[in-house]
Amino acid sequence: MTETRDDFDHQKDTYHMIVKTAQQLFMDLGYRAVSTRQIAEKCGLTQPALYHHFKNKQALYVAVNQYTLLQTENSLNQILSRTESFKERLLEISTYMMNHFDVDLSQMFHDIFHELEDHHQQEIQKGWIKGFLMPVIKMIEEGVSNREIRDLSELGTTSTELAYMILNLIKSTLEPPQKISQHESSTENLKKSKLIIEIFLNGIGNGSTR
Amino acid sequence: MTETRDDFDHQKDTYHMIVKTAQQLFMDLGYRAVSTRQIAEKCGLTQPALYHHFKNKQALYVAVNQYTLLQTENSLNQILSRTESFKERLLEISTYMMNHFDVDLSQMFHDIFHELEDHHQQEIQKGWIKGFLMPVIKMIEEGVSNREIRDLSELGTTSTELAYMILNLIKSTLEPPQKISQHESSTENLKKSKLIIEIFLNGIGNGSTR
DNA sequence: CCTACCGATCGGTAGG
DNA sequence: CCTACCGATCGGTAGG
Repeated sequence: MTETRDDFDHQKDTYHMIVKTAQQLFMDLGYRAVSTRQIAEKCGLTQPALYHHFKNKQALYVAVNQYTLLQTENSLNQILSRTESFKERLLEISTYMMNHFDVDLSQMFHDIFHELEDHHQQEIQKGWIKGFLMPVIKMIEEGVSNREIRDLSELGTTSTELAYMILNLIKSTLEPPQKISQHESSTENLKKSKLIIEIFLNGIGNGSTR
Repeated sequence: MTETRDDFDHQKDTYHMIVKTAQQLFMDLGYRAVSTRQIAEKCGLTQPALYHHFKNKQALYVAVNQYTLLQTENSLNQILSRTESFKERLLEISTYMMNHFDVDLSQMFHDIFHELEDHHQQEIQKGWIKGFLMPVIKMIEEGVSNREIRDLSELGTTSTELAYMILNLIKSTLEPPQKISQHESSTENLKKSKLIIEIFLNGIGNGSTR
């Protein structure tokens, strides 16, 4: 009976390994650029073995997304429960995002809307709103009630729209070509996060029009 | 002799048609997702005919990029010569970018760095800096000397870094899912541009820390 | 989880 | 600019 147990655990491990391997490849190179053979080889498997764990390539991509979304949701909610002020929270969220999503969150979204069937799209979009967007929206709304940030109707915007803007700024696609020292990127990310926050809170204008 | 002339013009037309068709397809779907057969069919040609005008798929992609870069550089420089204040210029650049690059500037950059050979990458990157980035950098630096925006060293940043930030914010990858009325998008873009400028100049903070 | 294999599609070439 | 065609690679299946 222990053998059945071991088999079960081993299958779970393989499943998890495939998801993590595919996550890295898909996020680096994009859905189409990654072949099922490439994923299998990195896992030490043959390509048809993948189809024992996943119905097809799309199903694997969906699993990768769900895994990523769950990871992020937990981390962001932890940050929100741990820190208090809008400024501190934004700093932690910003550095978290920069450290965990190297370059290409945008690649992920392009793939979702171009490679997946409708019902998968909607499912993932719901997960994305829950995992990424809602924590940021919540943070903004609490910032408003704390009087840390301006009244949004006065700005002519909503917490949702602002959340998208913040996520976009944090997850910049276009980066200055400086990637020389890859190891200092953690301190670089902190510095960049602080700049983003400063601009988001106070702007770059010299204040004479305000 | 008129026949030679006609042939020449016709070839030029075909070349241009291929570039414009490929531009649309590549920017919508990405480099890998677009097949040479797809491009040819939209042009009313057979696939091997493309190889009369371009050495291979990569060369066509490079031509598409050069065409796009030239278009943009001309438009941005025209805006800079026509308007005066930082605020006005930023508004016009923002709306121009939003109106001309529907969704996927980020897709383009991903493809450039993942699908092209090194020497093509460098060539396009140079063109991109010249066409997109330099106009924005110039605008920022004139904004500083006009005292319209804060001293950059006080902010701990540079005009280049700020230019990247502005372009990222304008060319947001993540958008609220609202694309219901596609025809009002022009006024929507103007509204969104104004919001971006307001936040970029004055921030969302309530000003008590300033 | 493997070997063996499939139909489809891809970028690209030959030759006219 | 066409027809005809190539080798490579893809996602996926059969059968064990």
